[in-house]
Amino acid sequence: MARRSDHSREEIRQMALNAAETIVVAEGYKGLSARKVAGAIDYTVGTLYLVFDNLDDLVLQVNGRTLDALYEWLRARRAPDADARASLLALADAYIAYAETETPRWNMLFEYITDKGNALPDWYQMKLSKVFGLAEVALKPLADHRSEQEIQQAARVLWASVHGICTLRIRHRMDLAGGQSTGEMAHMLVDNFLQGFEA
Amino acid sequence: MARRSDHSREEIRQMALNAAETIVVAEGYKGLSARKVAGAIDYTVGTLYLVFDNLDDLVLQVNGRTLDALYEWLRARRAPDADARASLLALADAYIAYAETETPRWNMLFEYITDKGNALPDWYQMKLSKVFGLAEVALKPLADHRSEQEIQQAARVLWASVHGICTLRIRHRMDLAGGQSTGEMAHMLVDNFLQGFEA
DNA sequence: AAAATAATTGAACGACGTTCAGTTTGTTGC
DNA sequence: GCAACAAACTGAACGTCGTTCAATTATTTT
Repeated sequence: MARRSDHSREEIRQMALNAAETIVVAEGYKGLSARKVAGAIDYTVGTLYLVFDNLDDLVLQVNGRTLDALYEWLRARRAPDADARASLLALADAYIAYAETETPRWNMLFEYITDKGNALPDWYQMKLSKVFGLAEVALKPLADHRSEQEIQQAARVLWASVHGICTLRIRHRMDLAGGQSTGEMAHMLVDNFLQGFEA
Repeated sequence: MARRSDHSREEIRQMALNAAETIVVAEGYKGLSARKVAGAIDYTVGTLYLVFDNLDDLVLQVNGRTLDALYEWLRARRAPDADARASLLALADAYIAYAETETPRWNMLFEYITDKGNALPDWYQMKLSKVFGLAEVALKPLADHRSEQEIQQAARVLWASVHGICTLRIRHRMDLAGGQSTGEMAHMLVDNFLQGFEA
């Protein structure tokens, strides 16, 4: 049954992305396959390749959605009216909570590795920047005497650091040091970093 | 030609690990396959499964070697006689240099993800602890008034943070904020954190 | 109604991880 | 020296994978 036109190209795209998300949540990154996605939306593999360049492209699109979801999750949980310290701690906690709640989706954000030297597309970088931006906004009140650039740098350093703690913990590369939870480690980081940054 | 006894089981194991490393360096994690490893050591796939449980097991063994190599790399480059700050900066720089020099091997350390909830084996955790230990030793002179546990926690937080910066940069998840290099970001982190930690 | 066009299929390709019946070799007991 | 046994090793087989593309079918256009 060719040209069913039951669904537009864009509809198929969205259906495929939904199906892919469901599969990743249920079976993890490795459980994802073109045939499974196609089957889940009642199309064949061939059709998938009309809509996506390849599986990596599909994964990248799912990741794009995940970044959007992450941004909304963080925005809903930040404490914009608190002081910088509390605000950044809220962000860190929210990030960790997202990673722990949506582990398969969050994992996929970093399991997808570009070929050596090939950067991610611009639209993807912008989504990333949007997430980083939340930390910049939170950090600003603490240091409005500093340059825009310094704040951006510090925000990214902080963000990457929280991410590092989070990723090593979730992937079992760092056992609980003295019973300290992931959140407590992140707090230790933010507290000490800010104390230095304020000085 | 069965039971060639040209090589002992352990020899085959080492040959396979060597071959796997070569393949990973040349073609990356995704380029690794059982057939390629077997071919490279002039055995067949079947033999590989006498020596390793499965490909994940082989990858884990390679990662174990990588952790050993990383430890030696860091040990050779640390500045044990410098003050804590300089010592930790040297470690951070060395870690970043390793990741940038041995990117495929280093990447594989984190691309291998255990099934949900399954921790890594004890021998692997010990190798990880050994690496973390370098940071603990470097940090100790700065805070010998603090408890052993506090130092361990702080060292791990610092390490994970440097790792986070490193991984986001190498995987293109964080563009150069205002032209700041990976090393400069790590320095910013260490400097500010230590200032807070000392206080 | 025929021709042109677009959408969709599904078989095909080579490669993958993993298994295991079968073959070959070394070792042991006579 | 020879049979019997055990260990080492093979390679074909299974099901799955990403990806391609000639063939088929449905819609539009003429």
